[in-house]
This record gives sequence, C-alpha cells and structure tokens, in this order.
Amino acid sequence: MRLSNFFLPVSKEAPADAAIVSHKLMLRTGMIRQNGAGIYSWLPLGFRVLKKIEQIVREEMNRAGAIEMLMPTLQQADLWRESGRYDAYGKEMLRIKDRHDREMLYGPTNEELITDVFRTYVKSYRQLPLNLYHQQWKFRDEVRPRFGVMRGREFLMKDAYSFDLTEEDARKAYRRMFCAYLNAFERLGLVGIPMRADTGPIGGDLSHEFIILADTGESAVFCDKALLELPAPGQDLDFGADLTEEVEKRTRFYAATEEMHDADAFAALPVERQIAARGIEVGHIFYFGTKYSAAMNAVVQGPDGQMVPVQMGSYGIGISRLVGAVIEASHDDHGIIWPASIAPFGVGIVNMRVGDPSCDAVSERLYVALETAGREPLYDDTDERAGAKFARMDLIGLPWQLVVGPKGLEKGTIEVKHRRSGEKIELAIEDAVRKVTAG
RNA sequence: CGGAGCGUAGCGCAGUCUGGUAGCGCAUCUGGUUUGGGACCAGAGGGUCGGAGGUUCGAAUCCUCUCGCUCCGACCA
Repeated sequence: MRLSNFFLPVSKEAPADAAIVSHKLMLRTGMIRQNGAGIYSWLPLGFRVLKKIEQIVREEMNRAGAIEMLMPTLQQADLWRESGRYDAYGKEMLRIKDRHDREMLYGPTNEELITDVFRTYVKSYRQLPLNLYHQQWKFRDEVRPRFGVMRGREFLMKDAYSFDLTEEDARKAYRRMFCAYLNAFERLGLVGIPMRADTGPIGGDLSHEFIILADTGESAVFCDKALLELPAPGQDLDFGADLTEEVEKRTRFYAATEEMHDADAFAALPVERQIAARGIEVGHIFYFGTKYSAAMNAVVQGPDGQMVPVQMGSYGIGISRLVGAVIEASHDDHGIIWPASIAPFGVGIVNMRVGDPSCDAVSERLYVALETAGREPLYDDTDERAGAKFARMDLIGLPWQLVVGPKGLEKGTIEVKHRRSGEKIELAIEDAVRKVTAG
C-alpha cells in the first residue's frame, strides 16, 4: 500500500477522553473513531488488525475441529422466551421492535440461536461431537462502557458452541478449546493465563477465563509465575488425542481472579512465584451441560435408543477487545509495537527524499519486492519531512522500517530498523529485503 | 444506577467567576525557503461556543430544562 493512496489519519494529540494507553494510541493512529459511548467505527488501519486477529482465531478454531458459520445480530425474542432468558437477561440486552411491532433483540450472545439450529438438524449421537462457531458483532448495553474497545457496547466476539452426548465427551470438547485458546493467544504474541472462573448456578470445575497481564487490566488477578513460563501446546498438537495432561499441566498451578481468589492457597506459594497483578479477560470458556438443551428440547438419540438432552459448552474470545489488549501489552513511548502476526502492515518503507530519482527508484524496487514476497509493505511516498515520517512509522508500530535516503544510497545501503528492539543496521538493498522477508 | 467532572474550529486548550466585535497552539490550504528524527517565513480558510427556552439594550458568560461524553464505584467477552 502506498501511503498516498491510503487513509491514515494520525494525530499528535489524543482526545482528552481517552484514559488508557491503548485507547489513546488507537485514536492517535486513526484505527478507530468513536460514534457514541462504547461504539466505534473501525478505520482502515484498525480494521486490518481486527481482521488479522479474526483470521488467527479462525485458523486455531478450525485446527481444533470447530466449524465456522454465521448467525445474525438481530434475533427474535421468541427463542429467548423458550430458554427463559428474555426476562432474565435484564437491561444489558438491547430490545428492539420492528415495523410490525414484533419483539426483537440485538444478540448479546448466541446460545439460543445455535441450540435452535442444532435441534432442527441433529437427531443422533452419531453426528456428534459437533462444535460450531462464528465471529459476529454483539451488543451489550453496558452500564458503563469504557477504555475504548476494551469495554465497548458493540464488540466483535468469536463464540463457539460444543455439543456432545455425554459429560465426559463434553469435557473432551472443553479441553480441545482450552488448548486451542492457548495456541491462539500465543500466535497473537500474548500469554493467555487460564484462571478458574465462577461457574454460576451450574457448578463444577469447568469454567476458565483467559487473562493477559496488563497494568490497566480491569481485574485483579493472582497466579503462579510458573504459568507465565509454560509454552502453548503448539500447532502440532493432536486434537484427536487425550488432552487431559495438556490441560492439567496448567490447571495444577494456582491462578485466580479476584472473585475466585483463595488468599491462603496463594500465600502457600513460594514468594518468588507469587504474581499479584492486573489482568484483561480476553477469553472465557465454560461447560454448562443441558441448561439450554433441556429448556429448548435439543435432544439426540443415544446408542441405547433413548432421547437425551445434548451436553453443551460455550467458548468466547473477545476479538475487538484483543486489539486493545495487545496494545496494552506491547507499546512504548513512541507508539504501538505490533507483533508481526497481526501488524496492519509487515514493513514500512520510508522514502526520505521523494522526487530524488535514486531514492524513488530504490523505494519502488523495495516496494515491489516486498509486495511480491507477501510482506504487505506500507510505502511512505509522501513529501513530508523525515522527522514526521519517522514519528508516524514509530507510532503505528510496524515490525520493520526500511529507510531509503541519499546518504545511505551513496554507500549503496539502506537502513533497516526493527521496531521492537530499536536495532538499526545498514544493509545493501537485496540483503535488506532478505532480512525483512526472513523474519 | 449512585458519586464527580466536561461539552468553545479536525485535535489540545484559554475565555465563563466579574455579560460588551470569539481567541491561542497543532492540523489544513496558498506562496516561498528548507530537507537524515514531528522545520521556518508570509498569507488564508474553517465556529449557529452541544441543543431549547428565559433574563437583558446586549449572553460562550447569568437562570431553567434537555442531549451527549468521560472518570470513580456496583456488573461483564
């Protein structure tokens, strides 16, 4: 992408409304534009990041055997009456009437819809296990939206729903999602720490929140340092295998959010392993048995011929929240530092002297080479001053910057900058391309 | 929903107490000089001061109502 053809409204100052660093940076880089409390437009730069996170989550869900689909944002009230949640959900659910005065709602979640799909088509245990997911905008009329996309009212969520015949099979489905989540967060450059979460009226031990540590996180969290050092299961994990050990490897360490915190158990840890910090919830998984299937008559016939309500679990990842969360976890005084996996562009090319024949020629060469190599270059071909270009590149935080200027070209080199380390090296043009393409 | 604030140019703000021609910085546009880390000079455009009503000769400023946004708390991907 040539900057002169792109839409990148960066600004020096952030609106005073923004309280936390990720929100400020998202506004300053022109990733989002606020429309109302907790409601945002995703401008081109932000949209690219959002789509990349969505794609990584998609790949990890698919790898774990989940199947993607898409459900609507607007739902009929009837289904929610069946599950009993139309009245139970409260003011957080946005209720709407259409022109025929039919009661509708903007979906805050999708258990009812997916259960309806399931019960219509699945009648036999032989079609199980099944895990269906989508990535769709949700609306929750939060009392107090805040922190930009971290707590918006409208937000993009990946939600998956598992269906199994028995509780034991449902536990297996849960473990698959547990591992898939760890892999997904790792690919986003984050350490997602699974923490025991409140299971509400269902009870049991099958609910975990995935937390990433950040000073501006909304919840106080406590965990064993060992959890931060465990690598994710990895993309070669066999999701057909027994994943019990892979899960217990983590759940045996202490980790809890404030509401589940057991001060005595935490105090029993060696002091150097005690981590008391703040965290951002980026995912939440739980098993809820037959709560919806029983209420909505989603039954399947087992091998014994009996009709039984299907065992269900649901698994959420806050896609739009993750954009903010990654920035909270990865930035410096100059701006964002994107992990390469979700950077809006892979490399920035700074032409220091637009109009100079050799600078233009070399920049074009780099641009074509990197574009061809699939590195998604952002070529700053504007005629602004060098300082402004550098500041902007640092602000938007692309992993690499290539600086093409007359001084370097006299020696036949260009400057290659690594955003995260700040390292700068002079390389010949072909070596620079190789360097950036290799990473 | 309780508590506290804020709405003046795209962004950051001053002006409000004490009523009297709507300002500053950044950004934008034009011309020129510049050019290796957010340049300089000269000029220009851009505002129903969130909205409605009221008081007054006169309202950004005082009064009433209203809409919106932010922060703290209780709740949540």
